[in-house]
Amino acid sequence: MSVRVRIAPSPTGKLHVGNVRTALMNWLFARQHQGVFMLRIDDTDLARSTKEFEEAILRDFKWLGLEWQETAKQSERFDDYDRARDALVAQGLLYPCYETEDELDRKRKIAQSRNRPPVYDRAALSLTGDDRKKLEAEGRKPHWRFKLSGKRVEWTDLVRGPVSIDTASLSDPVLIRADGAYLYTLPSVVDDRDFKMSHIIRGEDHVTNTGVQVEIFEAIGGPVPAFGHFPLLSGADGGKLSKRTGSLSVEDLREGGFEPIAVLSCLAKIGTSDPVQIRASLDELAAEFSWDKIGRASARFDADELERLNAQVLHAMPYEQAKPHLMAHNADLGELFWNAARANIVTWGGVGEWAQVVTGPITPKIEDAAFAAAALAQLPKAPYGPDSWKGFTEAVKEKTGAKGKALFMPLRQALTGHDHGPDMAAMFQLIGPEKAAKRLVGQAA
RNA sequence: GGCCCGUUCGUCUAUCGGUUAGGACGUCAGGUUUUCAACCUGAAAAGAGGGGUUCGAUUCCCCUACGGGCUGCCA
Repeated sequence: MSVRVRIAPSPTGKLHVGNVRTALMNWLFARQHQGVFMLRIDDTDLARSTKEFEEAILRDFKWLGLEWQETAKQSERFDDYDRARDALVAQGLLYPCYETEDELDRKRKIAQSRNRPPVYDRAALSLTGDDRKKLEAEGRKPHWRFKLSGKRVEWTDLVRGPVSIDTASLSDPVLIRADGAYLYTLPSVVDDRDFKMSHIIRGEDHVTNTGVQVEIFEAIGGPVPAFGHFPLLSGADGGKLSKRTGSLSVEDLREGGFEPIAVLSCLAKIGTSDPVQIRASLDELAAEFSWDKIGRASARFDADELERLNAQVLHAMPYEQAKPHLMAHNADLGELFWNAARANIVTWGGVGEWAQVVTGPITPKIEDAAFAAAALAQLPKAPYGPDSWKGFTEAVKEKTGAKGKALFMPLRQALTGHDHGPDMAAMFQLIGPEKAAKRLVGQAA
C-alpha cells in the first residue's frame, strides 16, 4: 500500500492544537507506512490568507518536527480548479444560483420554523436562460452549486466503520461564491485527486463533507480515497475547547516553554487506548499508531496534563540537550545547576526563577532572626564544594539543636526565598558564601 | 427541528455475554531525600437512568437524559 496523506491548513490564523492533532495523525500514519506526508496550504480565500500566517504555520510544523515531503499551494492551482469547474458545468452538475445571502437565510428560517430540514430548494435549477439574463442584467452575480445525487454515499471509515450519508437530506453545496472565489470543497477534492492522496485523515466535523466530496470525486473522475474521521478534541471540562486549551496556538506553546515531544505525545495519545505518557520520539509514536486504538468519543485536551508531560520531559533531560534552552532563558549556570533545578520546573519559563536564586538578587524569607544569626556564625568559608552544605547544616544542627524540617526549612527560606526548590546541596554551592551571608541577615542579595 | 456519533474510576481508556471490571495519569498513604520538589512502593477509586433479550449483561436491542458533530456564498 502506497500511503500519501496531507494536512491542509488555511493561512488565515495561527496553528492550534486541533490542527496539530490532525497533522500528527496524518504524519504518524504516513511514517508508519513509509508514505508521503504533504503540506498543502489552503489559501483560496485570498482576502483572509496572509503570508505571515503561512510562514508561521511552516515554522510551527518545523518546530514540532512534523516535516513534510511535498508541498503545494492552492492559490497557484486556480487553472486546475477552473478545468474541474468547466467539466462539472458541462455535465450539468454545477449550476448557477442567484439568491442573495439574505434570501437564503430567510428560506432556511422558514424551513426551520416549519420543522422542515433547511435544505436548498433548487429553485435555481428551473431558471430559464432568459431568467438568468434578466437577473444578471440586474447586476446579480451567480454563485454555483454542485448537484447532489440524492443517493446515499457509503464508505468504511478507518475510525468509525461503516458510514452512510444521505445526500438527499443535504443542500447542494456552493462550490464557487458570487465573487468568484472557490470555497474549500472543490479545490480540496481536485488537489486530493491530482496529488493522489490515498487516505484523508481529519476530524469528524468533516463527516458530512465527505458525503458530498465523494460525489465530487466521482464527478471529476478520480479514485475515491479512504477516509478516517477521528473524534474532535474537547476541553478539560468536557465541553467545547476553551481559549485556554483548544485554541491554544503552537506559538503559545513554544513561547510558554513547552517541549515538542510533550505536545506530540499528549496529542497522539489522548483519546486512544494507550496511556497518555511521554514517548521518546515521533518514530516511537508512529510505531504505536493504530486505527483501532482511536476511540469514538471526543478526546479531552487538558492543559494541566500537558504541563505534567512537559515536566516529565524536562526532569529527564540531560544538560547538553538543555543547554540551548538555558541560554535562551539566560539561565545557563552549568550542569550542577541544571541537574538540581530540572526537577523543579514544569516549563522552560520556570527555570529563570531558580537561576535568579543563584545569581540574585532575591529577598530572603526569615521568620526566626536568631536562628538565622546562629546559622550565619556557622557559615563555611569559600570555596564551596559538594560537601559544604552537609558540613554547614551539621554545624548549625549542633549549635541550635534544630533538626529535620525545623533545620532545613528556615535555611532554605533564608537562602532561596522559597519554601521549596532544588536540592540545597547544589544550590548552596552555587549561591556561595557572600550571597549566603547577606541572605542570612535578611538582605536582598 | 432533522441526520449522525458518543456516555466505564477525578481524567484517558481496556473488556469484542460469564473477569476479583485491567492499565496509565491524577489523588491519598508509606518509603527515600537529616526540608520541599523529584524519585520508589502501596491503597482508595468506575459501567448515565429505565426497560427488554438471555441461564447470565459493562458488552446485544429499545426509550430517556446528557454531551458532541453536521445542517454556511467557513474550513
